[in-house]
Amino acid sequence: MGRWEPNARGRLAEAALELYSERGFEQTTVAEIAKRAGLTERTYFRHYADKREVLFGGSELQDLLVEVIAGVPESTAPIDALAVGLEALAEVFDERRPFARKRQAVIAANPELQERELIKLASLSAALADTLRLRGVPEPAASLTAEVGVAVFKVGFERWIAASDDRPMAPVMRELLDGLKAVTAGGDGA
Amino acid sequence: MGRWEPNARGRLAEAALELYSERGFEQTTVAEIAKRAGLTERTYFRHYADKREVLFGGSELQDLLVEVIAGVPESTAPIDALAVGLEALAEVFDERRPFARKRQAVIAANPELQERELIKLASLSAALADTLRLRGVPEPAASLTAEVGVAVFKVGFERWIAASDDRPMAPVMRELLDGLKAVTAGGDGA
DNA sequence: CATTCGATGTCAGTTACTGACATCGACAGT
DNA sequence: ACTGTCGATGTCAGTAACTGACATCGAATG
Repeated sequence: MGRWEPNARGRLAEAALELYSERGFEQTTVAEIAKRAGLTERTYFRHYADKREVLFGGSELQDLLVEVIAGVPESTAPIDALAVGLEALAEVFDERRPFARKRQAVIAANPELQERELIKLASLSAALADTLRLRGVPEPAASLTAEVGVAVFKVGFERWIAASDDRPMAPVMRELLDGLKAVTAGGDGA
Repeated sequence: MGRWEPNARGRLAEAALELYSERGFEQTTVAEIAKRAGLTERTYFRHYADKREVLFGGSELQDLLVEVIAGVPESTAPIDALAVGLEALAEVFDERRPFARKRQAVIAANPELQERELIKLASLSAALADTLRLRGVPEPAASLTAEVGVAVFKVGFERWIAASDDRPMAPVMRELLDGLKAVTAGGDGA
């Protein structure tokens, strides 16, 4: 144990989400976040590279997706491996729906935060493509599957968050994958 | 005519691309860009909202894509309308390949610029989805087609820029669309 | 008990970005 | 020609994100 309260990083993340929710991202200063977490501004920047990163700290989703897809038999078609991966993500999100809603409301209200979210998704796509290539999927199928997977995730996540009922994420993703197959087959996606 | 040199906005864009290329984005200050354009920092911020936006000023691509897709007969399947749109974009890019390479080199070297590029592509996707919906394409097909279209464009653009030969963009896009169809049909995308 | 070490604090500095106000020259109306 | 309006620019002061250099503290270690 150190001489300080433990989990400074987590305290900063919690303080930031609260303040961003209460006043909005722009109306919050890093100094205020740090103060609420019992720290100084300088210490904030030792834990997070910038004012936005505090909402995007973990890499658990990317790790999970990569792990699950890497575990699927190589004989599985890329699109089916993707489906399994999305299924696994869906479970995790279902467990944290209120948190996801709160966080997404903050992000939706600010373009700078949306930019950061998009680059995180791009990084997810790159990791996914790497994993697929390691499984023997050739280019450009690996990149295409990865990009399309993230595209489906984006649309599905939006719908899952916006749903007034609390429908779980997995069936949403499954339906979208079916819709995608219909669209690329030249149908109207109905 | 005003009392100043014309096209201040264009001069700023040109000066910025030069400086970002020579020294890198971070090592360039807005004051330097303004000075090279014969203006002041304050005036820079009247033309561009921030230091990054100067590389992303136009909306010509989005306008072109929307216009072309809006002009395709409604009986055309969404995926085919998309193909026509990508074809039109390809022509424009082929005409500006050296500029596109220079600009993309700058963007590739800096994550902040990549973030901005990604949100511009997201805006493109949203506009595309709107256009498809206006043409009677239902949800979620409209959103999926739009997201997938941008995904294909991203992969294709990368390959087009990176190609050592100067292969035009249109066939690259066509091959990727075929690869996508194969992947979503459950194949290995070969 | 002295030393090392990691996490934090303090402080000064740069730069992106903004608001308020001044200036200049073109143009329109008289 | 006179004058007032207007749009683009300049000037200046201020805030806040972010960084580098250095100090401090207490815990673990030998």
